[in-house]
Amino acid sequence: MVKSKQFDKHVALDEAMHVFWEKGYHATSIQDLVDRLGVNRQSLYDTYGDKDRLFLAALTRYQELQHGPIYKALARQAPAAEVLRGFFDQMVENLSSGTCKGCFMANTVTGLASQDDSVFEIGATNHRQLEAAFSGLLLRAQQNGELPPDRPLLPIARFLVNTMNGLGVTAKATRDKKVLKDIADVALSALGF
Amino acid sequence: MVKSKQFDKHVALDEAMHVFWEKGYHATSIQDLVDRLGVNRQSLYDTYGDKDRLFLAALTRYQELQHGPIYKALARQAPAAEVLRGFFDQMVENLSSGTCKGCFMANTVTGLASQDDSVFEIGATNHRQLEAAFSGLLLRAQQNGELPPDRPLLPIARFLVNTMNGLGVTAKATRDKKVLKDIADVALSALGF
DNA sequence: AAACATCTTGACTGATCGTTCCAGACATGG
DNA sequence: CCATGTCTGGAACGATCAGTCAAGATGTTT
Repeated sequence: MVKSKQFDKHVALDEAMHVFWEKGYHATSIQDLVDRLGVNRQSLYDTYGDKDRLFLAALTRYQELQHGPIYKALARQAPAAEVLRGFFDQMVENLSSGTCKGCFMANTVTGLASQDDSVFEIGATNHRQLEAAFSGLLLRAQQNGELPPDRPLLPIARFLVNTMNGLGVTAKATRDKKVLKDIADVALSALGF
Repeated sequence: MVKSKQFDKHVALDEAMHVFWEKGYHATSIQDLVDRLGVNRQSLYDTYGDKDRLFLAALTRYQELQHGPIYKALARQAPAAEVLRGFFDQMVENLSSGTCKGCFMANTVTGLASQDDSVFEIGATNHRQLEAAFSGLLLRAQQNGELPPDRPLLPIARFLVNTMNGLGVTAKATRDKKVLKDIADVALSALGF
């Protein structure tokens, strides 16, 4: 081996993710990425391929980065009400802090899913994973007697994913954190949590 | 007056709205609009100004087109449960039919609200209008004894708007109408409707 | 020090972008 | 028929786009 890479490709991918997250696919130019990543134009192409591949890598990276903490938060051994409250509090906090970039996945799916099959697939997979994570939590709650034993769980899980999706949109149409808190509170209270 | 316009500027604006709706602002070129509207390039500029102004006009038009039917549907003199069920059924139907364009407002807000103040304002106004429409319905329900008299209504209205927003995203990440129906059903059932 | 593979630099391609200009076609009012 | 103003088609503008190419700089290995 001679002359190793002068930049960390994982760090640079994380930065690319943030650029795409802020501006979206079409509004982000290669030059934007060169400037923000501090990585040479040619090195970008050498390392990640073309713009499409880099974008999909960034979106996949986002999905991976989110999945861990989400899964972990929802797998906590605690009453479901407490787990869900903590989870949505955290999400509201994230969406309200700093310049609101919203949810990269929601931003991307709304803009590109109907025109790009790869994006649709990533979005669909993400949806299924979230569904599964919530379903797991709900099943434990049901086994602990926190939910009626005959209550179908999948629709509730879907509803919770949808509430997350909604928050990503709502956060972009208001700067009032109280709005987001109200939403999370009503969603959970109505379910009995 | 000599030689009146050869195209109806309102009809053309509606068509422009659909193009922007499908592809989004950045992915829509002036040439796309010229092709789809059948309106001459120069006439486009003469009639609507530049791309930004045309886009904002299209988004505003969408908001106007939506507002009437939504307000009307929510103002129906019928039990709130029935009104809300009908309303969300209709929305699920719209989101599932044909190539899913989702909600133009949600698509736009997620993509552009943090970078364009005009878009943010339109999105914020839309949010407030929906909040108000739901609040009106809930107030009538409360007066009719369908809701406890001490129950705060604004958070519920916000929750319902958020559920709408979420459906716009979720519809883009799945092709299974059942998912959307589950969500609407849980949202309303949990509220007691 | 020489050989080697990678990184960096900057110029370059062809395509497309939004926008403007212009000249001719056209329809109406006198 | 002629004048008036609008619509139309196409060419052209400068800017920017994604992506490529070749040459030189750099650091590691032998």
